[in-house]
Amino acid sequence: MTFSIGILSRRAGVKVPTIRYYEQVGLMPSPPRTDGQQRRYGDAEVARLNFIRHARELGFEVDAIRELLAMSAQPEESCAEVDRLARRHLAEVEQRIARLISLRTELQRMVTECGHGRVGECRVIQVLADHGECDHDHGGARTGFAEA
Amino acid sequence: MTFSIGILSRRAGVKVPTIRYYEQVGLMPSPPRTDGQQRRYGDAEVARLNFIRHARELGFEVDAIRELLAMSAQPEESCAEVDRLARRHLAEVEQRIARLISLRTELQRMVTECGHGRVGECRVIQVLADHGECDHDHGGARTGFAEA
DNA sequence: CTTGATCCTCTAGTCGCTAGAGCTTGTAGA
DNA sequence: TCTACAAGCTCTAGCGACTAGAGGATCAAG
Repeated sequence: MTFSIGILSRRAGVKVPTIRYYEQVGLMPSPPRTDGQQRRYGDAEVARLNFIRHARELGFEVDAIRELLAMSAQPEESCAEVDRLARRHLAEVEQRIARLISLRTELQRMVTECGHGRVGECRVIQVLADHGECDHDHGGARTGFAEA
Repeated sequence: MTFSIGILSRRAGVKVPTIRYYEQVGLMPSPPRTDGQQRRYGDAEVARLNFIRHARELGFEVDAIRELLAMSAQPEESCAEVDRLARRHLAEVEQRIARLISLRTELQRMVTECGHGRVGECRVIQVLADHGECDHDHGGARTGFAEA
């Protein structure tokens, strides 16, 4: 009926310390404890954790997931807010893609122009040292690098 | 002939605290100081900082930039290493692009399928709650989110 | 000589975890 | 029932690349 954090971890595919972290930041509830202070979970928590994992895999931030969870608990409400959140995230993803594609173009140019000689004549080094040659925008904004 | 960190900041387009951070992590040298402990720089530092900024804008990590700087100080060496670094970085960028494009596809599907009704029938929430419907890989690896 | 912009160091915060120390608890087998 | 020991617990610190702020010193112009 109830199970430990390790079992929950296996059922939802989320590491144990991550679950405790989610509890700390308010994504997961503080579950009941045994007399020895060990956490005990039920099936509802498996579902909730799966939801969180899916959202993280899609790149939603923790703050957004908190909102999504709150909204999904109100099934009678309009889903306009949910939609807005998802669209905003989609727009961010698209921006990152655009940024990365422009980086890729530049990197490709650099490596194809490299004559494989000495560092002194290396195109890669030259471009980095004297970026005036290609001063289109990509200066200052987000690069699109990251993680998860 | 020599100038302050603020001037260097403006000439290279890098914020003052960031320059101090670069010094701390060994990308920039510890420059000579005035009697009052203020840093004094010359033109060589402007060039070096520009190199660093360009490399960061292209998404190179600080460790990679350290190597690139060391190599660019050896103009007689072969640029094979430089080339290798740039190609590796390009490959990473391409991986991130691929990952983000698959996320985009999924997000697009979610938002276009949303009927704009109640949360209870919202496609976005359904997909997050029951990811079994689309269980192709994107589970566990890097998401491609980031920064800079 | 005064003003105030700029400089200094140091600490802590960002995000989403992850790693480790050092200790306690639960459970399965003998 | 006892004993291992896997798994749990809390707490702190670290990742990367900065950014923000406190609290005070210094420099250059007028």
